Amino acid sequence: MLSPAEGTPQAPTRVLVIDDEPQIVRALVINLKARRYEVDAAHDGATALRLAAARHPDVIVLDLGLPDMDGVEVIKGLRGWTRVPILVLSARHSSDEKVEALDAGADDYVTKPFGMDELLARLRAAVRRAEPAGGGDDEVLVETGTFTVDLAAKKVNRAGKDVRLTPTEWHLLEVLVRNSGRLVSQKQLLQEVWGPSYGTETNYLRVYMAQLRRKLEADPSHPEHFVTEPGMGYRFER
Amino acid sequence: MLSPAEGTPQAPTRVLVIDDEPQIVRALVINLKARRYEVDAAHDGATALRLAAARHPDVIVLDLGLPDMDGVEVIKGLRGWTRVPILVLSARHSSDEKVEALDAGADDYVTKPFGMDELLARLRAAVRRAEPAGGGDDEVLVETGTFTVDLAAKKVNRAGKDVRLTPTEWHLLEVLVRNSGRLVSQKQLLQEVWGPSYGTETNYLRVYMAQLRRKLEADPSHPEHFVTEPGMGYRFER
DNA sequence: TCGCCGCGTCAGGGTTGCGTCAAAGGCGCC
DNA sequence: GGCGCCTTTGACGCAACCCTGACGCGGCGA
Repeated sequence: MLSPAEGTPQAPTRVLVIDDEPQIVRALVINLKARRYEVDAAHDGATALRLAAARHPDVIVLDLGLPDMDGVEVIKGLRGWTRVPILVLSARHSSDEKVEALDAGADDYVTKPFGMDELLARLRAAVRRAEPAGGGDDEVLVETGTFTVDLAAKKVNRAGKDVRLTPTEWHLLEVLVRNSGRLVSQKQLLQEVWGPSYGTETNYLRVYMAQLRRKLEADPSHPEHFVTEPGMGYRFER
Repeated sequence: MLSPAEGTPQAPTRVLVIDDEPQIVRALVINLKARRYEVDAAHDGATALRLAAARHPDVIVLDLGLPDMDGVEVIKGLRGWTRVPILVLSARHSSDEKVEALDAGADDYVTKPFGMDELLARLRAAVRRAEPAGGGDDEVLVETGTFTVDLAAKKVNRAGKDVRLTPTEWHLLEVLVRNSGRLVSQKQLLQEVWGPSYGTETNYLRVYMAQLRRKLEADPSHPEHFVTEPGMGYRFER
């Protein structure tokens, strides 16, 4: 696993490294950048707090032994306004110190010397669990002049009232809306809604498209949003 | 800090301990119970997965060396349906093993022998960050015209009197309320309430939804808040 | 101008899914 | 060991949904 995020392309993960030992910072920066993280670095607590506020990192790696302030104070300073994951580095193996840092708000505690593989794995774990629970709740609200589709809640609202759709109606609507503005062929619609073994039963489409128009179009006989492309398919226009 | 939660009174934190060494289980159970955690224990992976589904712990402590299955498989089995924090215990110090467990979905990795103070601190950290982001859009109190749900206290009040719910009823209500306004599919409800191996037993839903409506709706035969979306799922509307 | 094809509309019938009730099984508690 | 509550399971009636066939209309080509 090279990149911090697998699968869908997305904004790179931003890491803030806080340590006063140049060689450690260098090693971390090199390893992180090689894995496509964006990295900022700070050598003291004051800079760290400023950078955290300015750059809004997705995860923070914090060495407790800083020249200007106590590491725990840095944690508390961060926790006052953010829940960003904090991964603590420390040369101290003492149990008390670990407990203090963790209870102050740190998410993990790694003692030096540490293995780079392990640190990176802990970093991935910290970033992963900070991700929002929902898979992709992007663009869930689609509005037209006469109605609104909420893809996440599976709701359609028209003139302040929720419209009741049957499962098949909703499924068809969902496919069309997710391809908003694009032409969707009859075959594709049939296969997505009725299953891969369908493809020619265009009468299904005619019936259900009529139901959608009757429930959602201002004038069902002159559809504005569910447009027929004769011989090809249908298109949803907002 | 004796109790796991400071400040507001709330439901106790539930921990699932998975280890095949009796003395470790005993030590953990004693220490956790002394700190007001609710503790379940399992000695093998199969029991662990079953208990996790049945009891819905707030955090899991998992020893990788189990008699019946690989610890990483247990992690994957859990991650298939839940994001509950998993704290891994292991006698193996190897970096590869740590990386594998963390990338499989573990939240933390502690090598044996471990200090009890440190383990408890890591446990607190895991539970803390799993808590819903305070001040955000999630509310602890959800009110409707006829009743009030207190998600933190696990209580439902109607006309000034607390309504008595069975564990399953409460669990179902909780899933619906946490997705307030959104449609929740029958499969998702079944898996969240009855466990990942369920998904088709919709008769359970029919029975328990009827119980909830009888206890909470003003007119159970004409539900306003627990809405059926035929063929799709159920929706809670306030 | 005629005929054909594709689309929209409507109504009926088979089937599925939901709500309800009742009773048996399981588990913990007294 | 008995009791009570919770969960599970089955049966039944009813409403809603999905499929199907028939018909009318308009556009396009012959």
